Amino acid sequence: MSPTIYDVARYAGVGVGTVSRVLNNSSRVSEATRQKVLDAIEALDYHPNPIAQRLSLRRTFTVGVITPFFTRPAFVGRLRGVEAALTESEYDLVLYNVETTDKRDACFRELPTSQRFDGLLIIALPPTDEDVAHFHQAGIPVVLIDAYHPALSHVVIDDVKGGYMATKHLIELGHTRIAYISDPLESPFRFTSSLHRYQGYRQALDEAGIPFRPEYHRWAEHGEEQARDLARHLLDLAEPPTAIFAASDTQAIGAMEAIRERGLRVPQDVALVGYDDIEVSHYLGLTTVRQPFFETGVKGVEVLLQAIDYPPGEPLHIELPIELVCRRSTVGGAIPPEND
Amino acid sequence: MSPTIYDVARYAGVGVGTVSRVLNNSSRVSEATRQKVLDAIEALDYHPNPIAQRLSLRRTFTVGVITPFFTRPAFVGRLRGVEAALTESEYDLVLYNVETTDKRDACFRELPTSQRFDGLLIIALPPTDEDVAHFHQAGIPVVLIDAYHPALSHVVIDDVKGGYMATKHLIELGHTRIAYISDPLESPFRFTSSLHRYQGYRQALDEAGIPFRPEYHRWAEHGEEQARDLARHLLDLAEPPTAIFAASDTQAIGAMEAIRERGLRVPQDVALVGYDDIEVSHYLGLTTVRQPFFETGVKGVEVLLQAIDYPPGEPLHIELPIELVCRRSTVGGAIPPEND
DNA sequence: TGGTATAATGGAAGCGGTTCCATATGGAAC
DNA sequence: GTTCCATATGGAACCGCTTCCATTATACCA
Repeated sequence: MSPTIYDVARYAGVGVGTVSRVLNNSSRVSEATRQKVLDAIEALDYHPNPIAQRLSLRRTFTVGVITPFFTRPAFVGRLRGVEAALTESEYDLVLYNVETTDKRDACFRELPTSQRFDGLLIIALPPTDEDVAHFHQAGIPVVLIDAYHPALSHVVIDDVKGGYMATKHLIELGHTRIAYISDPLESPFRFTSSLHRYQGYRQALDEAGIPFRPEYHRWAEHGEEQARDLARHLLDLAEPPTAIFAASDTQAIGAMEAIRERGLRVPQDVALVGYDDIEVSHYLGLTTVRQPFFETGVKGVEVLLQAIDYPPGEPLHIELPIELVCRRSTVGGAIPPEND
Repeated sequence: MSPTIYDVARYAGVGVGTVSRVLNNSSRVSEATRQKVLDAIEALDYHPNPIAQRLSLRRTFTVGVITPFFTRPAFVGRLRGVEAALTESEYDLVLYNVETTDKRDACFRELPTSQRFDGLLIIALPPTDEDVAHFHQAGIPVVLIDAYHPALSHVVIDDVKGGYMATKHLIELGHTRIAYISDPLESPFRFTSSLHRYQGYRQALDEAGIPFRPEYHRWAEHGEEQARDLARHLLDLAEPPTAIFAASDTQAIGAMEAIRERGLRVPQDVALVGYDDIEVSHYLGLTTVRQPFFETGVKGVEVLLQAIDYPPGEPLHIELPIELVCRRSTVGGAIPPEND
């Protein structure tokens, strides 16, 4: 059995209150007794029981993190920031990976009222009004990362702007036949990124007076392979696009494969822009819209921990900057197989 | 304030013991009172406080999971299995991502004695004897996934065999100039996979009477880009290899890039075998040694939960099967850019 | 009818902390 | 020498459960 605070108190010849005070280096304790207690702790190799602390303090010191498909770079990247920030704090991170809407709904329903968390962090999964009402009723702070709801604090990027930036970049390079490939604009998970980037894409086209061609927008389930197929269809069009904007780098890489298959060159024959700036993008020379995954996760934790200690009157809206990163897939030399 | 068991007891007109019995549907409770209690629970929207349960039961119902670089497919894949299995259980999963040896050492030192976990799951990070002594002293069950220590239960694959299988496959295809690219065989994280696969590689060469050429083994930090550089060096040799075995699919993909750059064909000019069978490998037509990431994670959880309830006398050694998956990078048609 | 085994139930004690309150101590002020 | 206050300290009560033990109610049998 591990020693308890009573063992320490007895060993040090003091009361448990005093030991507790030393542990929380609070209130005044005389230097002499403090040292006696510290010696006892050392001698007994005492570690306070966090469960008992949590019960007594009525705080769980635990944050629940709900993320979809955490194998995908965009999600695991944010999770990495969340983990790093939480490790710096005194909070534990309990992880939930959501790969079905059933599990998402179960998480949304059960976790807030489970009394296991001081706060909840939700990545990329927008809750319904009903969900949010449930969160509020449970009285638990919830922060969204890369998702939006008017009544919840959230840390986001401006995907409309990102789509706009990517498309505008292609337009400025002289392209007018610009395709967009993405996830379905509406999905059971209610992911919004593909839709918002689409809106930015449309906006940039409109602004440049380029008519939108429905056949230039293709979508499929997320994935490199699916994107490759989409790109193949685009290249098979009677009038194929000269540029493709993909809603994620993963999909851009799929498109790149399709372009290569055809023996076409990037960017000379088809220019390519992705989104996310995942690790391999730098190395593939992929022009992309960089979003700060890690920082988004860190910021989400900051907002949540702040909300736990000082509930904000109004939900916070935090937007992190994105950045167009120009690489070989739109400007400069060709990329493999033609590069040197 | 959330209602407590006392509120439920009062509302139902019974004692707290009875409510507790209903909650744990244990001991005999008359059908009538059970119903009264259930009604009260319903009416008050009562949820038992798990912290109080944990304190009373002196179990945390929490498992700590320590994984290195959880953005890498091999680790996140196992973590996914761990998460899925833990979700099925009544245990929470508290995550620690290790990207420095300092953090690893801090986790190994502090988590076992923190009294926060009923068990610890460690992915791919072999502990030292000293670490293990510390675990035992703390009296906490620890299960290793994809790592080995004689005194700890572990779930592994046979990497020596995997390296052997991959190499033998290339030998059977007639190759004799077979290179191996990998992480450094020794790393501060003490990862063993590159080393074991190397041993299998050497074994297969020996068995076939093919002399080992030191210049055919190159290593660098893990990563696609680093592997591409390694492969470039190999291809620059006076007598370049006709086949490359990479210690991971990520590295094989890097090698594939290097081969393409040179305008060489896979597999005609250079055959390629990877390891892991990550998601894109299927799609890239990469021959590889498949290891069951998800299942490994699930199994690790099973072993740990079992060990928590019934400490095994001897540590369990569990080995999951691996499988050579033959694809276009060694057999059959060429792969991009030459494929159709 | 009384005795006894059995089922159902209430409630105190305990899990291991924190914190409030009461008390002890020592010195300063008068 | 007494009073008073600040500081240090001990310990009970409490956080919200589980469980053991004692008690009561019920049923069965002789």
